[in-house]
Amino acid sequence: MVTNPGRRRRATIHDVALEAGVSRGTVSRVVNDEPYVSAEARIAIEAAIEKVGYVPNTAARNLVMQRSQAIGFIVHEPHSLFLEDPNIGEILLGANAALSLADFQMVCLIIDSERDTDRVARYLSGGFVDGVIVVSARKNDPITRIIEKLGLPSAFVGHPPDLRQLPFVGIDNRSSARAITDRLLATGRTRVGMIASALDRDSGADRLAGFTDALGPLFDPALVARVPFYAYADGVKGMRALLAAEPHLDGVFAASDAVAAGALEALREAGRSVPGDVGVVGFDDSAWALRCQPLLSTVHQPAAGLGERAAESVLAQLRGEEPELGGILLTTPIVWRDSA
Amino acid sequence: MVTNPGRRRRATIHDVALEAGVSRGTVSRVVNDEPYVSAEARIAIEAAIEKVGYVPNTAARNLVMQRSQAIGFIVHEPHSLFLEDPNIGEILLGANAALSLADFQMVCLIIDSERDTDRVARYLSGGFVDGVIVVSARKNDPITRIIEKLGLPSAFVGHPPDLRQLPFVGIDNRSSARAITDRLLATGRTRVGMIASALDRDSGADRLAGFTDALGPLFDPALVARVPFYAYADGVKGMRALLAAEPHLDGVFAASDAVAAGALEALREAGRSVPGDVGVVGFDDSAWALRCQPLLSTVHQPAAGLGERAAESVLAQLRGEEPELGGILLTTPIVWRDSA
DNA sequence: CGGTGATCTGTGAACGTACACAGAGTAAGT
DNA sequence: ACTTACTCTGTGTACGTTCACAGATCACCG
Repeated sequence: MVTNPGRRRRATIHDVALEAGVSRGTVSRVVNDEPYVSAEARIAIEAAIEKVGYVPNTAARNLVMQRSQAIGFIVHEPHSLFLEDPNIGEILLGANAALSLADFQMVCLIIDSERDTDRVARYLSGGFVDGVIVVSARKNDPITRIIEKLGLPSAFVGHPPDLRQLPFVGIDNRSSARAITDRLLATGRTRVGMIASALDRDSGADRLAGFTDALGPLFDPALVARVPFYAYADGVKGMRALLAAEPHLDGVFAASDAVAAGALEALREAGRSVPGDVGVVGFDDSAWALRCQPLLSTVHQPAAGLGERAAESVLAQLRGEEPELGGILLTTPIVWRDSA
Repeated sequence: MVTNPGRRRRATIHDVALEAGVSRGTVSRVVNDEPYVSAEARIAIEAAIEKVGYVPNTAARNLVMQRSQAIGFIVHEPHSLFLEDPNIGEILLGANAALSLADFQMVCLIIDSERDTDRVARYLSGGFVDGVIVVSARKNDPITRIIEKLGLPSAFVGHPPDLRQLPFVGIDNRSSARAITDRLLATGRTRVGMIASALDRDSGADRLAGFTDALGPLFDPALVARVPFYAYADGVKGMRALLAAEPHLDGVFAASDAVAAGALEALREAGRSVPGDVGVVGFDDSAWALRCQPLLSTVHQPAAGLGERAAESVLAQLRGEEPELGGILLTTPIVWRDSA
């Protein structure tokens, strides 16, 4: 094997000590920002670090510190993942940003099959990560059980899994729905309806509750169309039902952007102009919002923020802090565009 | 600090040796599948491993082996990333799958600013990764230079960066464009145009070249609308221009699915039916394709495959194999749906 | 029967770091 | 002058693994 000039030996703490004329211990103290180092020694060491190009060896540090300096990022079902929920990519990015700021490494763990579940379970038990961020956990998830058993610092993003008391971060669907409905009402609309989706899930039910809150005494149950899913087709159907129930409707809150897109289609079909005749607002600020004609006013899901906060929560637990009970709810800015 | 029962000390190679009544060395040989160990000892050790729940300590192994067992996954510009190019998520997933199969860990490195560039450069020089996969490298990218200087095993996915001779994996835009255009012509269309995007990039220029190839003598420069980006809005504009230039157009090849979606909007606006009056095909097979009405016929980008192959290329280089010159081009199946 | 090779095993280094401890020096209070 | 406290520094050890080396045992052959 020829000596590769580009791959010369990395500088160690020893080289720095030699260069600065001090001992390993003192260098270690400077590197880890500990007290009890003379100003003189400190600057000499910092110069030496710069000169020899010293970067601490993670493996050696992890070995002696008994931790991995890594956080697992667990997601389920890669296939439907980026279609169903384009937010996951942003959650990942947000978490990664917070983690690398704290000098932690993110490790993506994808669960796609039974075999993957076992692999990840072993991985977690093996101490390869100091904590985990879990996205879209299922009910009765074996991974959740393992995390609980190991007492691994963790944060769940999205809907809290099962009933267990584990830290999670999400958004306040109810106040967000209330806020955008308020905003819609402020444009002078008087007959406002809602296309309510997924009422069997927290998110769906809460969005309807927020809508009800905002309307107060004006709330009319006849102006709520109930549809099963957050999808485009549901929006078309819901909007048709709403128009049939109340032809003079002048505002609609759709439970998601996809639903709103469907609603726009139905409105166009019925010859209504948007936002002239009817104001439409959605929820998610997904790619749909920008695809609609006119551009959709909606509630922004702070996906990157969710990842960031989840990471921070795990980091805080690692520092020994108690996780916040009941989870963390993020605020959701309203994005006002052209559809209302 | 109270002793946490869930966090008991991990079993080491020593515990296994004790349990099996042999020495560390022999256990190490079994774990690493090396020869020169008696069948008797092997089964005793395997039983002991199972019993004490031994998992090798990566940090210790990495320390002595002088490598990190990690591969960097470098991407630029997170913001526009998941909007402009939904494939990146799948590339990531594909690479991760191949890497974890080989027991390598993927480390996501996001470059979003000048500061990030420095951080990543330091990270690479620090020996934290044994190789890198780079997505969407820019021209004259400082990261590319550092990778070259360090002689770090690497694979670029997508467009080959600059002129340098570095291993890359991508798709053959030209033949793919040619293939789908051929297919469109085979449906009996006689006046076929193209909305050509991003002609300053290889991908854009190659797709136009492929279109020209397919048309041969039928090619009419007047039937090419040139737009700056691969986006929806560009599709709307391009289609309007095309219709103005040739009202009797009966086929369109859009340079991306987003552009095709925009084109569909403009066609609907002009009262043309799809695929009745005009056949439309796109490129990418992204989420857009399934959102369109009618469902879009398009060229499938094997995104996961790109990530997988890039990972395999890096792994092969780590094994000492020479990287393939000129890069690897993946085949791109055509997905025939309803829009043509 | 001695030599040679193959097979198997145990042991003593490393790898690069953090941490505990000991010790030296200084300053202030008794 | 003697404690006491505080600041600063160097050294030895441990973390869990791999690797090189040295033995041990055995079979085979001249």
